[in-house]
Amino acid sequence: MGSTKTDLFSTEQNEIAALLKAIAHPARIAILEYLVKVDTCICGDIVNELTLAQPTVSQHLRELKNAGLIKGNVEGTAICYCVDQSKIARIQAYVSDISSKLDHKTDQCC
Amino acid sequence: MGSTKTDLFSTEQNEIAALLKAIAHPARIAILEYLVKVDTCICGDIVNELTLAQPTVSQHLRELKNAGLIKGNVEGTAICYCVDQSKIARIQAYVSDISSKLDHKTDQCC
DNA sequence: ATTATTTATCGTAATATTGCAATATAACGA
DNA sequence: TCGTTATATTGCAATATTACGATAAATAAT
Repeated sequence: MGSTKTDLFSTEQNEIAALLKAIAHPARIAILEYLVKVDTCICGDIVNELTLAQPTVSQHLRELKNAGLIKGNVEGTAICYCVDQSKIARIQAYVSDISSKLDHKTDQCC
Repeated sequence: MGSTKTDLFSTEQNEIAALLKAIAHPARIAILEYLVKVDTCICGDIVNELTLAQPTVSQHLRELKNAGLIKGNVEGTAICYCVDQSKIARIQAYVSDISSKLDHKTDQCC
């Protein structure tokens, strides 16, 4: 037990769950927001932005990278991270789809 | 250790992270999709839809409920669950905001 | 009242996540 | 080459999540 039974669900359900799970942590939310804010890819100061220890930040960055949400380019001694727009768009499309289907719902018992 | 350091982040960051975390599991994705699909609130057959054991489904429902994503009404011996549209809208607004900010990004090094 | 049905809770085992100190790696400049 | 800087990896402790059997609680029907 303990581990998620991914074989019981569709590929799409597992993919969306994995993407959402990668964002579903305040530190990773903060990282994404910072990457969006700076509007440039020269970003070696994410560690300074967060109050977490450097290995912890590095670990969160790796999770975002594994999920495909960010990409990283080695840029001399620093590393340039940026958000992968297509993955964000994928999440947006999914959530918008759910939301619009709820708009058309007729029954409202709750 | 082991627990998330929520005090290092803003209320909004923690709230969004909690909402996303509640959805970020294939079983809970499947539950939400089913609730959206049936377009009615008389839904006591979620357990039959998923292949998971009844206590497991009940636990996932409780997590969705705790996050405020679904509401439940006692309906005789069954319970009528439905999605809370406002919470989905909140997530949609957040993701759309990130997405649109990325659209306006000028620098594209990665 | 008794029984069947439906959902919730408890307890527990297996696994995953979070965070960090210590250490490693990699690239640059003197 | 050596030191400096930036990031990654390892190892580990604390905590959280996932899943389910057993059981409880609540209501409906007989």
